[in-house]
Amino acid sequence: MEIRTDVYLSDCKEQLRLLPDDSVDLIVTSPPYADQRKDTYGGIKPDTYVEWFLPVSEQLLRVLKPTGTFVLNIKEKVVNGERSTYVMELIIEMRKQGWLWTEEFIWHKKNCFPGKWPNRFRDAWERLLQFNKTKKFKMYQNEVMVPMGDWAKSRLKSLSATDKIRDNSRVGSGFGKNISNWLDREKAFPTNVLHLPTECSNKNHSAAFPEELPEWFIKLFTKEEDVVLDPFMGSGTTLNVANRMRRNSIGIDVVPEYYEMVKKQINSAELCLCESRAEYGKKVKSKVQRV
Amino acid sequence: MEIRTDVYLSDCKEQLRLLPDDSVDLIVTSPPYADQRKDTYGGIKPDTYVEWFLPVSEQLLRVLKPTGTFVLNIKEKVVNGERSTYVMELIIEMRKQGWLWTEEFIWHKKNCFPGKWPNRFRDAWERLLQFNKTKKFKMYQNEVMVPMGDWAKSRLKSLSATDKIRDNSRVGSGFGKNISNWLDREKAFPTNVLHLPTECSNKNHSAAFPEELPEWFIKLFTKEEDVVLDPFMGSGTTLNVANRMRRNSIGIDVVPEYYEMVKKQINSAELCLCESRAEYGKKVKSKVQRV
DNA sequence: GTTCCGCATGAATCGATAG
DNA sequence: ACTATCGATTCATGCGGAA
Repeated sequence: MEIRTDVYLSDCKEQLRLLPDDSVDLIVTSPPYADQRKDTYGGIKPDTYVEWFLPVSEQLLRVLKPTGTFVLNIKEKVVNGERSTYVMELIIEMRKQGWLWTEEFIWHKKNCFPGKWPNRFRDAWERLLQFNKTKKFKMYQNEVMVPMGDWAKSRLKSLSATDKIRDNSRVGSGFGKNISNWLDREKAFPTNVLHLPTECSNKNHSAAFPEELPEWFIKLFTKEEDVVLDPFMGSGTTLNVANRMRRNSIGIDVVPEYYEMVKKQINSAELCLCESRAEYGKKVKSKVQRV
Repeated sequence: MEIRTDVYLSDCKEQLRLLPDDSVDLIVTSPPYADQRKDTYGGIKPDTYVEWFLPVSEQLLRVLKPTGTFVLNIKEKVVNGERSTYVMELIIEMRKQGWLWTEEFIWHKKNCFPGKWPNRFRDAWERLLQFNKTKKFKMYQNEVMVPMGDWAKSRLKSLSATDKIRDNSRVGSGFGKNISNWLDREKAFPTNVLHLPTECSNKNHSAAFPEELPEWFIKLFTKEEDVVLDPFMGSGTTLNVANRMRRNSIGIDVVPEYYEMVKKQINSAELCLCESRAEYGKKVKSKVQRV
């Protein structure tokens, strides 16, 4: 079956209205952060950020399949020496819209921006908020397993009986029971902390996230021929990865330069469609690191 | 000057009223999480957590010095497949009380316990919310510097031309400024992500945090003979560390067993007061790791 | 072909200065 | 007084050229 990549030059709030209900398996996006990227997106003020975003999330809720997932990459900026609360407010308001706030992943940025200030350290992390429409969303956990480091093996082997009992009681029912199962495993499930460097090289986009980020979530929440949507596609990282991984994708951006750039990439990618399906795995090698 | 450690068996909401205004330099605490540890604290329900905590934070705001800092270790639990929003709501309500939400540190729990659920991965991080009373709080950044990454070795052999240019770009100020800043530097400032293992030693407290956690914040926000407060002291980790680091400390807990345990530890520590001040550094060695 | 090494740059933030 | 602009600060990464 052929894999489609649809790209639109439009305000996503409007363009999304044209998509049918319950038609998208995964939304991965990184909207412009408040007051950032003024030159391209006009810079949304922190105090109007929530009202700016809610009409978009309302449409996203409509187009997402009941089994689908929405991953929102965002981080609040510092205003007047304080972290802004618009992300907190956004989570609360999106729940009122009907979203379920399932989880918050952490993107630990090892090579965060340098700088020194008297009252704070460098900001080395961003939020990856997972929202769902229902509790019965699809999750393919086996697709993102990571090699178990030696430290983990040794730690697990050295667990004492009392360790097991205490940790079991700490967390509740049936948590410590499965420990012995883990001792033989070569691979482990990851945690909700992702270690990835930011993309520094020139993508003609100041805020492109590393390919490993959408890749990880695409593996985790979709299978081949599913539909991936990025309503703020920017330089098109999400779409490119989705395309390589044989997922259909839809991208929207209001900036003509990004639209043209992504168009060009997609066209050249389609010329290479002779590549066998099995090949993509070699190119999309995971760099998510275990620490 | 003698270092004091005051321990109270009491509900902290009441006991805090007896402390004078503007008398504490640092508050580090990990309150009972919502609906967990029912046996010991009676289990606060997630939907009443905010109203339960606000009277406490109101008193904390009163007793904290204007230059002081409040570090709150907290993580929302999963209720009905969703992350609860009480931490979000708490941040918003505490700001209404007059707190400044300065920063959110991430405690990345390196060796978090294995486990498997169908719809989520292991939770490997917790929030460390930094609140302040004013923007002019004290922060001793040099106390928590970490070794630089390996890249520095090669980089510092020869400074690049652009580095010199960028350093010299300031108009009219001293020629060459501080190239030596780089040459002498073996340490870098940390970020707002802390990599610490979870506590494994046998504390009789169900949610003891590792000593490195309060230690890091005590180094960062206080100096010797300052006052550290933990209104939910539990097994007394914060107090023990403060004591060793020659900070005065105040601990409160409503559970008699914890009170007795901490009392005993403090007494035996005081018997060792003959130890020279210079010695404590050897015992309180940092384990905060660089990744 | 590897490995090594130099180099630009990035969703930043603060404080001072200017309008 | 309140907002807008600007300079200074700083570290890990990936790329490309060189050995």
